[in-house]
Amino acid sequence: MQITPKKNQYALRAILELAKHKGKGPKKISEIAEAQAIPLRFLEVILSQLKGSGLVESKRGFYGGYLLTRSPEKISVGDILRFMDKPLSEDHCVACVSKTNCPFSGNCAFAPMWNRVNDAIFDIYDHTTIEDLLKNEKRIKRDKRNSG
Amino acid sequence: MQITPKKNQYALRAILELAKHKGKGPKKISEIAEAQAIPLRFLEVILSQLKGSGLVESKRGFYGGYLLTRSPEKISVGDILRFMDKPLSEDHCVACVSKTNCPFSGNCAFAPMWNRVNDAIFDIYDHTTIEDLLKNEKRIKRDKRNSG
DNA sequence: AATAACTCGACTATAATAGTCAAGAAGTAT
DNA sequence: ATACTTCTTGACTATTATAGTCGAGTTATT
Repeated sequence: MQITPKKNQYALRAILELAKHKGKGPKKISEIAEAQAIPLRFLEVILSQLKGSGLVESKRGFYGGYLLTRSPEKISVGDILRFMDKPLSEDHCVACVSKTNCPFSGNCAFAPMWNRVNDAIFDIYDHTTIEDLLKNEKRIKRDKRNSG
Repeated sequence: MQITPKKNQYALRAILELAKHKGKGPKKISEIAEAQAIPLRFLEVILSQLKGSGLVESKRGFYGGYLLTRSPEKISVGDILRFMDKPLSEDHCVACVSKTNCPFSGNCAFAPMWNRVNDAIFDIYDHTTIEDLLKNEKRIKRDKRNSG
């Protein structure tokens, strides 16, 4: 079972890539796509969607591309994933998505557990910043150099 | 986004239903299906699969049906969900399922987060027993009686 | 023997996700 | 100006995972 769809993972990776590039102006979709192994056309869709979150902005033309609007330590994984999952209607069961159709709506023995799970997941997402992920990456590279 | 597939939720509900029936002999698939709003034919598949876990056993014939093999406080949600997700190969990335295909295998900045999320989820699953869920259900019914 | 259950494996349907495409608009360079 | 490079938009298609179905068979009870 996948924890989160591929699209969301691509969104995270794209933003991580922009974070690496912070301060060097816009970064082209094509470069992000290559660096993070994301299908170009699909990434266009995703970044375009991400603009709606206000986390990124775009610039057209020759030196165009995408940029972050805030610094990496002010963007959490939760910010990104919450936005990506937005289109789903509010007021739905965490587990089964549908609230109206659920035959156990309002008296579901599982609801407290699903809610605790959901909270636990987002607690981690909300406390993980893009800056944290950048540090992970640096640490991994350092470890590689020192061992291999 | 669904936390766990519907099939898994049905498995949990089926076992919850068997737990309610504990001590009264086998319970028919058709009764479980009705009580928990699960499509009959699909439930047949699920229960048949669950036999492989050793958590339930079946009896055929007129007074046949399914029974639990242990008492509800000795069955955790984790036991059930871990079994249901079994067929997936070991040694795979928690987030993207594929290990071999992942271009970031071994140097993924996200891996620690995905692992923490996965651990957090299963920590909850492993500490929630069927008995706990039965108590939830009783509490809900009691609350309903007292208020409505 | 009749009937009510589970059993098994293959089959189909549906929906969600993943991914693609083409034509256009905006900015940069020469 | 104009050619070129980039993002923009929205509709389209493909693929896969999940959900669900079916029929013929076996076992046990009455």
